[in-house]
Amino acid sequence: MTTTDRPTTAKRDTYTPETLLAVAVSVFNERGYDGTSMEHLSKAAGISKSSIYHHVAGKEELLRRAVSRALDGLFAALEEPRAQRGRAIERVEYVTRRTVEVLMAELPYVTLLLRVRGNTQTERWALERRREFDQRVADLLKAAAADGDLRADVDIRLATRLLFGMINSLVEWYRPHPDGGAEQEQLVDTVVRMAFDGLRTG
Amino acid sequence: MTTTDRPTTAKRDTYTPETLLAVAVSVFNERGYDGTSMEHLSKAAGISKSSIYHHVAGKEELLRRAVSRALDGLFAALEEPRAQRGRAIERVEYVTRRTVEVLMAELPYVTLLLRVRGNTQTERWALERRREFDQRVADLLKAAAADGDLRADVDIRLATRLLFGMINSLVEWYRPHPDGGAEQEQLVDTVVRMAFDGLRTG
DNA sequence: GTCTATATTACGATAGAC
DNA sequence: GTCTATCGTAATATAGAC
Repeated sequence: MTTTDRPTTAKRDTYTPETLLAVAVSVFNERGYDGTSMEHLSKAAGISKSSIYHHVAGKEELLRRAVSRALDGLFAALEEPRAQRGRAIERVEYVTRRTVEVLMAELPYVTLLLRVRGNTQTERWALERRREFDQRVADLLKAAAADGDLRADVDIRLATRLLFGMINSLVEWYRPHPDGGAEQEQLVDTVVRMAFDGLRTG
Repeated sequence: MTTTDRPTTAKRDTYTPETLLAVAVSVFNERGYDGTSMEHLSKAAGISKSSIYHHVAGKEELLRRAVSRALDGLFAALEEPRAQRGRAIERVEYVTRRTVEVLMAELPYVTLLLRVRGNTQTERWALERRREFDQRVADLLKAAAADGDLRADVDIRLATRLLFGMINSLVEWYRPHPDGGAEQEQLVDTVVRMAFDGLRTG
């Protein structure tokens, strides 16, 4: 069950870039990326600073891995079949739902992504990809508006921003419960309902 | 018109804690508080690092002054007469409107407040006062729900969080235009409408 | 009020032993 | 893979001249 009883290579109970990442992201989210030193990470991981450099090239690589994971999840939602065909309003609603689900499933990684400021190259790259994602959703909303399925008195760009503002704010307080699957789905329902009962025609 | 032609004390065109604060907050918001060094502030203000220490005790005092200003504005909204009397749903709507207006009027200060993490004493104090404000609004929503003016299928605590999530997300993209008063009011209208058309009964 | 110079500490990252 | 020791840099803050 653990990593110790593997078939061929008797893997030891040590850090991999993956497991170290989980620790690092947790600290990044608590203290902020810039507010986290390698010393902080070292303490949290229970190994020395220099040992961290054995697994990853440095602090920025940890950030890159984390935001990549978040972005991969979000873009995957856009690529799903149900986000590709059907009426635009239904595609928007589906992408909204899946975005919230990805946010919940990859909470620490998405949290970090949403707090990136742009001081390093990695952060600027992350911001660019985020804008790309937002634009794709904005295009979907635009199509739904063209179909007459969105109320006409709200600017599409503004509606997109408020929609994302509401969704993204979940990272500020949502904490997953063990075996809280039903609870999670109910939360997703509420978010989608709150968003679209204020957006949809009729 | 400028500070040079004052009646008694011929004030020189130099920094005060107030004017220096505006510069500092701007940099804090661009780079993040932890990502901003006194050197950054020095360059942005056009004076040396040590000159900054002549005006303020240090970096943290600038943060304290900034978040205080934001919090003062927000709490003032709760103290206004229209937030004190009348039907709860109307008080909620008024406070929502005023909160958005304060956010716009004090944008850089509120932005900084909303990004505080809790690494220093000042930050923890700010987080505590923010929670206090959120609680006051949540109480208003609770009263409105007791009056039957909010839809019953949404948890009050969740609704409060989503409402603030939407409002607070404005700091991520809203930028005031000179003489854009009408535009601002239209934005406030949209935010309030989007929030309550998804919340209000009927 | 502003400056240069500097004290002191913290940071990211590396060297090299085990 | 992990450690201790350390390098070079950048950080906050102070001293003291003008």
